[in-house]
Amino acid sequence: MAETRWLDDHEQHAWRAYLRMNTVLGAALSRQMQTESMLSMQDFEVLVHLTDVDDARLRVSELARAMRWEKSRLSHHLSRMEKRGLIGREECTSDGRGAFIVLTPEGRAAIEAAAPSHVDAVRRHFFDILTDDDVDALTSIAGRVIARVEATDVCPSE
Amino acid sequence: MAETRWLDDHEQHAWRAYLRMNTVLGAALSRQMQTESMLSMQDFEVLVHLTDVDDARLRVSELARAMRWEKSRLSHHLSRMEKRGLIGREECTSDGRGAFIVLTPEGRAAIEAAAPSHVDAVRRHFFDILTDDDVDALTSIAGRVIARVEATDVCPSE
DNA sequence: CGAACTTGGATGACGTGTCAACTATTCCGT
DNA sequence: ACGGAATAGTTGACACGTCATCCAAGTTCG
Repeated sequence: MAETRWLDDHEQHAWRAYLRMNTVLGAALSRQMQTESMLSMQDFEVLVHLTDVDDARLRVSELARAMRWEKSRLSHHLSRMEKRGLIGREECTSDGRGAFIVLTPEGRAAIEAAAPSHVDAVRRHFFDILTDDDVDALTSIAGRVIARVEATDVCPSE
Repeated sequence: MAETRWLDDHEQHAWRAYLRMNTVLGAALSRQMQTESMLSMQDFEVLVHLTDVDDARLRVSELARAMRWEKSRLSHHLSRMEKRGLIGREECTSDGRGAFIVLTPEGRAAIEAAAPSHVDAVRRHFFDILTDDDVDALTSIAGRVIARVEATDVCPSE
């Protein structure tokens, strides 16, 4: 193994800026959603994926695949959301092992209340200060990074 | 409050790509550090900040400010790191409330072992596939986002 | 058919993050 | 000097993630 090639000042600065953007933007959006809508970003994600399908009803495994979450993570999170009445579980008649996750009226009300102010926050903190070129550049960068990471790390099927 | 202006397809795609880059890149780097060096990214961050100062010794509050971590988060994390022998705590003679955090030999060994492969991973997954223009664009974007978020959210002093 | 294997999903243990509360000092104004 | 405010740091409760494990229901194949 050759000598390590450390990051130069320029790279160091870029890398720290990127990391910091992630943390502050993520924190701002989480805080906003939590204080204004009493939902975590994870709750929101689950609800988004449920409302995305016609009958607001999905098998746990399909939800996990769509969200790219580990099944165990999803199972834990669904338990917490069920306890709060945001989603419900129903048996699957065709496969005795399976379970359906259904969006409850409370869950639907929660996401409908949360979505507008979330989008506003994303605009305020992100799109409002980016030019079209910025957006394109970022999309391109992200696409390449994602492809690279997924080519390197073993990623189950998809 | 006016009608919500939702994200159009272009924005939607950009936003999802950005989010996904964060998750996959973060996951890849964490996994790499955990499996190759038995450190979490947070452990690494703490160790980096400790080795950054001359005597590898900092007051908890200074460490918290430098890392921009909540004091409670830092306190919890330091307890776990102390249990593993990566850092130690020492009393502060000049201020009876205070505590110094010191880097142990084990801690130093851990970060020296972890740093090279971490930098390699950052290059492989990030800088190797970015042009100079990409890096500049990203740095610029991140700088603006950070400034905007910090201008909006109340941010303690600094 | 029945044993081995796979799959869907839940669970427990533990590391991590946040918030609120708490303790023990130190500081500061009168 | 003394009483209230600020500061340093810890703790506990709870939400969240990951890993390993487990169980029960399906699948495969002799």
